[in-house]
Amino acid sequence: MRELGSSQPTAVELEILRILWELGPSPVRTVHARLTEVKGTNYSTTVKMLSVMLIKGLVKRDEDATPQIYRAALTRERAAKKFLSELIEKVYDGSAMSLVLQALSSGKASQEEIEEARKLLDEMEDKS
Amino acid sequence: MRELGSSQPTAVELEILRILWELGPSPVRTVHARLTEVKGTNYSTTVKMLSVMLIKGLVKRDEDATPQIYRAALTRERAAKKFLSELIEKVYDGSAMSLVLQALSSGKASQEEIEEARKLLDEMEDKS
DNA sequence: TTGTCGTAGCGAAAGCTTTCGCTACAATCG
DNA sequence: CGATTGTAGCGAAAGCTTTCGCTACGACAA
Repeated sequence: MRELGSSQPTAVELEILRILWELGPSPVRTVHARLTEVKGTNYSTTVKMLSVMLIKGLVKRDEDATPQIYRAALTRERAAKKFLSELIEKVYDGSAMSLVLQALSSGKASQEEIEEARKLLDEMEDKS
Repeated sequence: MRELGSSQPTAVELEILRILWELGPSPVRTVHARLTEVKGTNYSTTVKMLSVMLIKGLVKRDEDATPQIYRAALTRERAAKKFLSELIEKVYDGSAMSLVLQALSSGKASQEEIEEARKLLDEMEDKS
């Protein structure tokens, strides 16, 4: 038995979650429209994926509405945090900062983002 | 046909990569010893996983040595970068900085690490 | 009412990952 | 030299994910 909420979304599941994060709670038809743009899969497939994800606890739905409305069970932020912890744990052996350094050195960032990061660093320094 | 080098490691594959990163190039027996500590799987399984990973290009091996020596095809750093790009792409919708902010706000960091990050920010600012 | 359309669900096929049993061969020991 | 031990490989089973065909049902128009 899988522990509740512990199941990592697979690739397709993640795509569906992204769609739900972007669009907000939506009926299958809408999710499918997005999904099929990229994947070209059948409507049935989308229904099935959502029902599997419902069982896994990755999405919830409003049964009363017609058509039924699905929404992500996790916010994007929570999911991101989870993935990040896992990434840090599994690949960076628990050192969050080495990931940060790598992200900073590899990515582009706007002036405002840099400022924001700097403030955060200041705050962290104050606390320690 | 899968594009060369594009296959993301699965959970078990990642565990094996971690072992190789930690121990350096190693014979199957050694990898297996570590793997079985956690997973309790058969020696054959480890051999098979490594041979699958060899085909996928996730590991390489020295055929001449007896026993054959396996090593990760990617450094931990490269793999980490790849995972990170994917995380940023798939979950943070391409905004590296929002990931950084989250990592910074959730984790602990040493004084030196904070300094290092600050320097990086300065450099980025200079370039833009 | 009856036919059509959108929605929902089930079961099974297809495909990938993970596992192991069985076989074979090389090296080492007595 | 056997006999035993360690190493490598193959094929197939087991298990999970992803896909779809077929069915059913409610809503709505003719």
